[in-house]
Amino acid sequence: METSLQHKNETSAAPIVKPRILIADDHSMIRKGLKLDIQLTLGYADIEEVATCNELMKELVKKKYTHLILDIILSDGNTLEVIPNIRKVYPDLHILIFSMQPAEIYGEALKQYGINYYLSKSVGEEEMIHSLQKFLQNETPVRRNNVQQQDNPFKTLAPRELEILHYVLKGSGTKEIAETLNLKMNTVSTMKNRIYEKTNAGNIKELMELATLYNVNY
Amino acid sequence: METSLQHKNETSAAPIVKPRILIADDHSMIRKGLKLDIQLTLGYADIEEVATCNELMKELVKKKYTHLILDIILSDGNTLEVIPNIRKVYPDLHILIFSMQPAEIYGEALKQYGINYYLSKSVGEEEMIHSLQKFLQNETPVRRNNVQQQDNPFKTLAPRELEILHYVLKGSGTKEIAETLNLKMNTVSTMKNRIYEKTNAGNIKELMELATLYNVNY
DNA sequence: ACCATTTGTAGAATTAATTCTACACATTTT
DNA sequence: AAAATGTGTAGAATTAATTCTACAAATGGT
Repeated sequence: METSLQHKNETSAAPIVKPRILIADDHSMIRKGLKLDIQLTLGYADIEEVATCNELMKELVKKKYTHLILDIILSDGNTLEVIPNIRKVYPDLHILIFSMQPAEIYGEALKQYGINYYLSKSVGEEEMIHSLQKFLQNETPVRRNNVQQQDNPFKTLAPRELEILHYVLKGSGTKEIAETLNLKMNTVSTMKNRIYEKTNAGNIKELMELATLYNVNY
Repeated sequence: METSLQHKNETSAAPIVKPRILIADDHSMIRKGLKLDIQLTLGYADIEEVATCNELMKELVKKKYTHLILDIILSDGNTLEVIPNIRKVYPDLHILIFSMQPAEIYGEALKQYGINYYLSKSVGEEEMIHSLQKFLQNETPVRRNNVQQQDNPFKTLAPRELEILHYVLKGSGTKEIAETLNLKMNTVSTMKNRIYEKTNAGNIKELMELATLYNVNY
């Protein structure tokens, strides 16, 4: 309940460049909420927002940002697709993934892209504020000892497989997916096969049920 | 960009009871964003929030609310399941569904529950504010000319179509269904086609959602 | 640093599924 | 009762999807 309007690196160990923050999310309410929260509660002022991957790439060249807050699925594609490009051009950008999916699913995949911050949209307000603040202060994220919970079948999926999964769960067909991602149909089929193997699902119904069960909605 | 902090039923035709608003959404950022928006931009003050169906039902008996804003899927269940109960006890409550799903899928179905307001989370900021304001001012939502067609799309399905539907919903493939029912594959395909036409579903995902919605469990 | 796996991608061959058309029979409308 | 529409079924042609194989590049293990 208590909000701290102050901040100005009082406790930060190293001097911090004033963050320039860019938010990419396809829901205006999320963008607005985040922005207000970061402004009013955390006291950072320099915040822009975009809704699509396209806008994201355009905006990134306009201004020198220090922090990105990205949802994974935007209306025109998956941010996983553009992150490698972003990384090439701006290797030092701090990136926080802010998604509906539980961190266990995408967390591992995102490490490959050098992304260490992951915040689930489902966490409560306190934790959210806390995590955002840490991110914006460039604190090293806590690595929780994830030795256990072997069971979630989706966390064994490779990045591209997760991407394909997204479209499969949306109900897209193989051809459609292939066209969207500029792949051959057999490639998509191979991916789908591996997804079914890894998740042990027998058909779309089961795959969807599993996805629901493990909260992999998108 | 321009925000109107005023309001106080200046232009409202009929005198309006001061709205007491309850928001149910499982994402704290959405709740907060909505709340701030309604407070700061629309000027309503009396707003509470809950995250689960359980909390929703508890909160409803605590205070006499006038307006509900509900997401469809919460962590502990589907608000569609509890809406009939709510309706029994509070028939006059104004309910707005605020969801990620496109209105076309759920819109018709919700009319059965006497819910006329549907706002997609994907709409832009202006439209969102506008719709929220209309909802809170109890304006009659625009009725697109629906000639009162009995809206459950599944009851227009012929017997054999329902039979096929059953297997489709189970996740069976065309070939498998054909073998089970001793039909040719093209026959099954034709049936599936007619099912999709009649239900207006675009793919299995949508078909399954619709089936869940209309309680077609077969 | 080496070897084993995993990941991302397809070609070729094959199989599954759809489309378009059609037709007899039932049901509903006028 | 005649006409229009809906239902259950396929054949032929076509398209979508899978399978099986393969291979380079990336990753992981020891």
